[in-house]
Amino acid sequence: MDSSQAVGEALYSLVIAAIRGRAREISLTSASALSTLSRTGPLRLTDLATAEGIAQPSMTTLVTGLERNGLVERRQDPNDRRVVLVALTDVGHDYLRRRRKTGADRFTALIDQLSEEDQAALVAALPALHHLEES
Amino acid sequence: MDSSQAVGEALYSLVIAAIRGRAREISLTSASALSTLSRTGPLRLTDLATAEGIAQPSMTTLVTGLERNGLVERRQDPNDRRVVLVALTDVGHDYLRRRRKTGADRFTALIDQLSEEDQAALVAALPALHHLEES
DNA sequence: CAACCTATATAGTTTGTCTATACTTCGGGT
DNA sequence: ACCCGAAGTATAGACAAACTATATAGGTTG
Repeated sequence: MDSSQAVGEALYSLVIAAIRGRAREISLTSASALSTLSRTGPLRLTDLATAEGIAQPSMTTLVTGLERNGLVERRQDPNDRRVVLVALTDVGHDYLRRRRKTGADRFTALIDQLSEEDQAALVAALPALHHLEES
Repeated sequence: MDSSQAVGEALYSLVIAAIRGRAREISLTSASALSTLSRTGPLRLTDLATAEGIAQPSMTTLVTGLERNGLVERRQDPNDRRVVLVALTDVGHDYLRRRRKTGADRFTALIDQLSEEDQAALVAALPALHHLEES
């Protein structure tokens, strides 16, 4: 059917619009890397680069920056001394939490201005949104 | 109520997830600028910069690049010779159409895999999503 | 154990953004 | 009619974040 196409376009447009107004405190990739580390726990530098879709040397630079800001730390892998494990620090966890809340709040504020009907429809679609995110 | 908070978080997470897998053929700002021009028609360079949230000199550079790729063209304003009007070319229109379709298709493919129930909920939330995007 | 493979780091380049400033053109006040 | 400040765009130079190519350190295997 064609309605999934319509929803796809609507979500894509929403994403583009949301990105346009984004805060540039740290790069999108940095934020996404922190988020990935939060989900998965410590990762090898190369694996993190792959997960974020950037080249390994780029991730080296990025991690160095995050490390300088105290958001992540480099650890050694006891089994393989070539490896650098990148791990969130407590500061990194806090930062991520705050940033996530700020991002969500922008949407929440917009949602609060919608009609009752629109709000109800979004709430009803919550399970679907969660399923989308997981796939 | 708290459900708008939940929806805000869900949408934010979805946006972050969507960005992670984004294509980098042209910059997000370039894509967004093309999209804006498509919605509004030709714009002054400064107005386009404001719409995209970047500084005017940045937009000058960006437009020069898009012009070199044949996606936009600079026109003169007959009423004010200081002004540069930036307009989509036919090639730009085509490019935008393809790009939009690719982006939306990623969502569409995911949506097609959801349950009937989830799909119906998303379709029901379509007006709400459109309203969100406009605000 | 020598050769090759893997994981990370470094060097140099490109792109997209910024601020500061220059150059044209417009419009208003004298 | 003219000048002067304002408005619109372009240029210059700096910085950040990405890339490719390559170097270095450590592991693996025939």
